[in-house]
Amino acid sequence: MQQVAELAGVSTALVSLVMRDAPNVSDYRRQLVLAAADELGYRPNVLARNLASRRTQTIGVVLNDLHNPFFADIVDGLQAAADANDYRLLIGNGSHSQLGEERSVETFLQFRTDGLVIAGSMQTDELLERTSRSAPIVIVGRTSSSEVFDTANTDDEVGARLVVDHLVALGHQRIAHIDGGRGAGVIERRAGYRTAMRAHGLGEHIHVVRGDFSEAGGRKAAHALMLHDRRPTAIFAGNDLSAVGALGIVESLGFDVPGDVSIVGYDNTALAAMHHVSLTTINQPTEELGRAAIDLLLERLDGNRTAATHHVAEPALVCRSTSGPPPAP
Amino acid sequence: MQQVAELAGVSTALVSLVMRDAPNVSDYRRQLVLAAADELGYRPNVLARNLASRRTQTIGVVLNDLHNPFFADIVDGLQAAADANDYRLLIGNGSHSQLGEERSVETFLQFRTDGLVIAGSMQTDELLERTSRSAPIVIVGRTSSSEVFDTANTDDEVGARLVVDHLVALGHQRIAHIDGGRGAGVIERRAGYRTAMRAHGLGEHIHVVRGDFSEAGGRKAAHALMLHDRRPTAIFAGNDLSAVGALGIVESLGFDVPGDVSIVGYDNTALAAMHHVSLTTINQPTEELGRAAIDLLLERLDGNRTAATHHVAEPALVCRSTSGPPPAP
DNA sequence: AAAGTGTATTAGAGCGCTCTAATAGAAGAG
DNA sequence: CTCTTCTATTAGAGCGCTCTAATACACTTT
Repeated sequence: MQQVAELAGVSTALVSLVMRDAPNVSDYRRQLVLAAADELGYRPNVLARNLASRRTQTIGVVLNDLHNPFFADIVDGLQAAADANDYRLLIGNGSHSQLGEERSVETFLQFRTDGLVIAGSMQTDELLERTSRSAPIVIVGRTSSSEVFDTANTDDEVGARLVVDHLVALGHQRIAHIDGGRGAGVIERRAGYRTAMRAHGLGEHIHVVRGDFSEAGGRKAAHALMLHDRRPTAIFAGNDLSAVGALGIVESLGFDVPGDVSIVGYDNTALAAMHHVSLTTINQPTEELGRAAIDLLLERLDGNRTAATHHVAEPALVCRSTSGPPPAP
Repeated sequence: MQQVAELAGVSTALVSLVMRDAPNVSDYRRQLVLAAADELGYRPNVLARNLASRRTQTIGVVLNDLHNPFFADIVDGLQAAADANDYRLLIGNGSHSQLGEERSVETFLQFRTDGLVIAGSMQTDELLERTSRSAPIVIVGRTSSSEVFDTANTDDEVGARLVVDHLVALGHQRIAHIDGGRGAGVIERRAGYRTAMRAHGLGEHIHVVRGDFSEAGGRKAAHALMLHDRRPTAIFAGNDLSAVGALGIVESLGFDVPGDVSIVGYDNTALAAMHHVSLTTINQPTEELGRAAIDLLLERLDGNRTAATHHVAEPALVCRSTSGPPPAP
């Protein structure tokens, strides 16, 4: 920076102003500085800048699982909103585990990103509240009634109810649910499933098996379900990834979908839309969620709000070809 | 840091040593410092640390397309190798575009990550060589004969040849290729396809249509191919994503796969392995590539090497159910 | 002409660490 | 008992920026 200042014949402070696009710099000097910077191949050191200004203009995004296309969709929404507000995004890999998530969060905190978006968090509210003492955070895809941090998610209970209603309307009674283990949104989806089943007088048919929001998990759970003595006529998988896993094993066991079994997913990812898969699923408005998350963060960063806000979006059923009437008895 | 030093009754330098796990610190003082740090909730500021030490212990990873599961696989390999060497990973989103990639790279350079891994780069060698003047970079999934930066990739020409050999062995002659536009590895795969076609005396049947390594691109290209007057009996898509897109449109046009048309992809992602898809494809050893990329970077960082090295892995055919003999004439 | 207003520029004190060189103290060698 | 040689600790000078306060200068306004 000093070299640039010397070459341009100005002070380092002026170079700083030019590099930051500050107002009140004469055009003449600005050109001088830019020319000098170009000649020397000078690039501002963000570390130093951030250290001095105590801001990074960067938002850290922790993704639970890079293999789940749902999170790629979320990033699209976040990226658009961040671009529009002149923030940059850095992504951390949660590695589908709590430890991986913690490590990513810690990295971002140490790098002093201005805020944090955690998509599909597996942490407890308590831990997240602790984190939010260090930097504003927004949790995406997971409900919370925390009065400390913000959230942006769809109403998963409603989403689960939509699935059950749809299957019941088709005539199903034995509807099983593969949950997402310790994943985000699991509790609400499961609760929604249970409530809806009871509301339809199907309490005795409630059947939940454990999954983990992965394809392998869905495969394993569906395998168990299909070998069960009272095999279900419909399976509601906790997300598309596990639904696809379930779909695979169910068909290779010789069953027809939806002839013998209907399968419904959740998230409406590209996976579900694939011609070969054509999965009935629940749509989450990922772009809205991404935009909401960034907005919530910016409100905090601009000091416009301190009370926790919970943005809740509406889920919607997307009917494709993996659901149909149950087989005749 | 000063507060911690005061509370522990030592100098800030000692606090620094403890926080870095430096040797030659007495156990007694170490405990004092750690206790004080804990009590004050002190967390070292990585920005300041990096500014002072001129190292970040962080590697930036730029991914061409978060929606392509191939890159999630690559990250798995990178993450494992980084963990093993006490480096952390930060991911940038290339947004499937050259501009997005450039922006991500710029962010990492400004953050002064120790090195950069660019997976699926869309830049020219010249630009990359320029980048590598600022920090060591490794390009994954794209060949280069650059004498400046390192690469880790599979031999795509061989991979493409494996595909053509396989299809020819099944009896196909009219084998078309959907390429990846400006994506990584496109040139080699296309060249491999051409060379292999000619080697089998099928030069007149060479037919390349443009894709972009996306599902939508594959769909569009395959649609054009199937409406062509001399419709191919086999399609070699540049990657799994476009193969899946091709698969979808081909079947919805009423053709049977592989009865009427065989389709082969590239990358052997989870997508291809899905029961419903069961795509014949070429495997890339992603874990090997990730590990190689990190190793190459570390050699540079440790100053053990300055000459460019190109790690080339072997591709392998994975035969599934989308390829079979051509229809009888 | 004096005072006031606004714009353009700069000096210099941090930001929170690391790292070199210096120093103190303990242990061993002669 | 002095001289080395370690090990443990510390003072203080940066790292490359930003930001506050001060200054210089050109216009207005009274």
